[in-house]
Amino acid sequence: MRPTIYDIAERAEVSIATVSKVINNKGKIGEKTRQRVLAIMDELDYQPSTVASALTGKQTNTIGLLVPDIANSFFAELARSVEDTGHASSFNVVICNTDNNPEKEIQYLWWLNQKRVDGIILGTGIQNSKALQDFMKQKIPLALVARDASTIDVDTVLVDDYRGGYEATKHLLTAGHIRIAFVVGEMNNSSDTERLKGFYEAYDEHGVSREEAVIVKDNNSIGDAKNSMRQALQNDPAITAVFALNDFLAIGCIQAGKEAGRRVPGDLSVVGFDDTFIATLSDPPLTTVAQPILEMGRLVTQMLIDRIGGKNETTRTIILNPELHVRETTAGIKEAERDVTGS
Amino acid sequence: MRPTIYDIAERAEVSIATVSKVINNKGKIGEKTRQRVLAIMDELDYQPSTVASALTGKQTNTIGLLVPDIANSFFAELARSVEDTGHASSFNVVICNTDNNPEKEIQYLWWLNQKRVDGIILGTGIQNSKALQDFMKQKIPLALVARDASTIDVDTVLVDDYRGGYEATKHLLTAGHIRIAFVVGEMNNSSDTERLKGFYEAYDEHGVSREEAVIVKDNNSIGDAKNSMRQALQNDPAITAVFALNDFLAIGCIQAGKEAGRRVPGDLSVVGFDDTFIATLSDPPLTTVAQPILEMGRLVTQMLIDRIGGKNETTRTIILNPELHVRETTAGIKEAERDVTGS
DNA sequence: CTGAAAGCGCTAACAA
DNA sequence: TTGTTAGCGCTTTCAG
Repeated sequence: MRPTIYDIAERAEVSIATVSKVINNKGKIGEKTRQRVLAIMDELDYQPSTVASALTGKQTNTIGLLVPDIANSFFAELARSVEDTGHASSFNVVICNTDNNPEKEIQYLWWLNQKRVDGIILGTGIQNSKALQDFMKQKIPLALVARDASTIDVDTVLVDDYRGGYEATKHLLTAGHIRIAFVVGEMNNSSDTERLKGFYEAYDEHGVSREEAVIVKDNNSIGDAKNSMRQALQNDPAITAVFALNDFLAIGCIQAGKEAGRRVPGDLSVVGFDDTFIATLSDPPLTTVAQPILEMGRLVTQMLIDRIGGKNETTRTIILNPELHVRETTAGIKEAERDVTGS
Repeated sequence: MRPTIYDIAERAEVSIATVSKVINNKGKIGEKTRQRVLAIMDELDYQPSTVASALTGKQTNTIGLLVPDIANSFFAELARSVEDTGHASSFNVVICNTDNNPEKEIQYLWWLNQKRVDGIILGTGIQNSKALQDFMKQKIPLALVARDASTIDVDTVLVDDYRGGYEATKHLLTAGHIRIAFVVGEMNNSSDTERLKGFYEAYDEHGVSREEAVIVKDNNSIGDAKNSMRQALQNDPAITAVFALNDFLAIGCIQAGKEAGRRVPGDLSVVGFDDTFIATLSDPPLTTVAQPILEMGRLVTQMLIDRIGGKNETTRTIILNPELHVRETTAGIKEAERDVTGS
C-alpha cells in the first residue's frame, strides 16, 4: 500500500501533526526533525493524498474545461493555453467535450461539482440558462471564454465579434465586392449574431444594400460548408466573395469555389475567422480574422485562478480585439475582372 | 454550504447509513424511505462528494492522459476519442501536455498519482525509463498508446509502424521513384525508427540501394520541415518523392516543393502519416498512411478501464494495421516526366 | 518546537 | 429494513 502520513510519523518518531507541518511548511519545526521527516518521505516515495487534504477543506487543484470538441483546432489550441497556464499554478485540467449538447453540458457541470474541482471554464455556450442559474448556486468559481452570456454574472474573456465581423466585411467591400456570402454554422450563439451585426454595419457604412448579402447556413462541418457553398454559387453566380465564420468553413468554401472553376482569390475572395494553424496551411494561405487564442486561454485561466484564490472581488469582462490577417485568399474585384477578361 | 449526507439524513429522519445505501443502491431499504430520501436529495441539490468517497477506498473516476501537445491534431483527435470512451463509463479525463520533456513527463505522473486518479494513459514516450520503473511501483494502472515500450510490462495499443513505413515506401518505389526523402522530426521514439526500418525494407525488396534514400531531419514543426525540405531539394534536385512521418511535415514539404517550382504530384510526390483531418484539407489532398486514431483511443481507454475494474489479468498489446490512403499527392515517375516534357 | 484530538463527508461492517 | 460506529488520510486548533 501507499505510505500514509502515519507511516512517516512512525518511522520519524514524531506525530502526524509534525509531518503535516513539514509537508506544508507551516508552523515552526526544528531543522533536525524537518530534515529527518523529509528524508523518510523521500525514502518511502511518500506523496500526500490530495483526496484527503481536499476533504479537510483544501483545494483539489483541478479545474474543468468545457468545450464543444477538443478535436476542433480552435478549442485544442485554447485547451493547450489553459492547461499551460493552469500548470504554472499547479492546477490540472479536466477536459469535457459537450458537442454543444445541452444535456452533456449540465451533466459535466454536475460531475465536476461532485469531484469538487476548484473552478470551471466554459468554452462552450450553455444553452440551458435556467439550468446554469441553478448550478451557479453551488458557488463554484466560473469563467467564460469566447462566448458571451450577459445574462449571468461571471468573469468573461472574449473577442469583439462585432468588430471582427465588421473588419472582415469592410476589407471585402473596400476591395469592391458587393455580393458577399456570409457563411455560418448553426448560428446559435452570440458570437455568430454579433459578427453578423458587424457584417451588416459594414454594408450600411459602405452604402451597399443589405439585400446584396447572402446568408449561407450549414451544419458547421467543412464538408457541409462546401456543399452549401457550391449550392449558393450555383444559385447566385454573382457572388464574388465569402466571409466564413471559422477557418474550417472558409476552407470548405475555397474547395467549393475551386470545384466550381473559380480561382481563389482571382474569381472568389475568401475571409475566415479564428486564425488557427490551418489558416497558414491552406492553399492559398487564408486571409482571416485572428482571435488571440493563446492569450484568451491565458487570461481566463488566470482570472479563474485568481478568483479561486479569493482575489477578484467584482466580476470582470475582458474584451480583446480581433485582428484581420490579410494573406492570399482575398483580392480586389477589379483585379478579378481583369483576370477574367484576360484569360 | 453544500449539503452533506448528514443534512439529508436529518431531513429525511433516517441515519446516514441509510442515505448512503440509497445513493449507491446497496443493501435493502424500504421503498418509502428510499423515495423520501431521494426526494430530499433532489430538493437540496445534493451531490455526494467524490472526494470523500474516494477517501474510503472508492474510485475517483478520473484518468490521466499524457500527450506531447494537445494542440497537435493527432493528439487532439486521440484525446477526443479517449474522453468519449471514458465518458461512457463515467470517467473524466485530465490532460497533460508534456512537450516530450522528460521532466514534465514524470512530474505529471506524480501529480496524477497524488490526486489518486484511477489510471493513466501514456500517449507520449517516457524518456526516462528508470523514473518510469520507479513510478510503476505505485501500481497505478497504466496503458500505452501509439508508442512502444517493450521494456516495461503494460497494456499497449499501437499501429504497426514498420508496416506503415514499408507500405508508404513501396507505393512510391512502385511508382518509379528512386530518390526518396525520408522526412522525420527528432527521431527520438520507437515509431520513427520502426518506420525507418520499414522504409529500408522496401528499398531492399525493390533492389534499390539504400544509398538513394536521403534522410531529412527537422525540429518537427511544419515551418522547419519546409526549410529542411527546401534545403534538401537544393542539394539534391534528383529527389522526386518524399515520405514524411506525419501530415504536418508532409504539408511543409508540399509547400517547400511548390516554392521550389515543383508541381505536386507532377514533379514531386508526397506521402504523409497519420491521416488527421488536415490530410483532406491539404491542396492537393494528401496521400497518407492512416492510423485508426479513434479506434486506438477507444481501445486503450477501454483496456485501462477494464484493468481498473480488475479484469484483464495479463497485460495485452494490440497492434493495429495502418492503411495507405492514396489521394492526390502521389503520381508515377513516368507521368511526371511526361508532364515535364509536355509543358 | 511538538503532540493530542476533533473533524472533513462518506463507506462498510456489525448490531439491532 | 435501519442504525451505530469505526475508520479513510489529512489539517488544524489548542495544549503542553
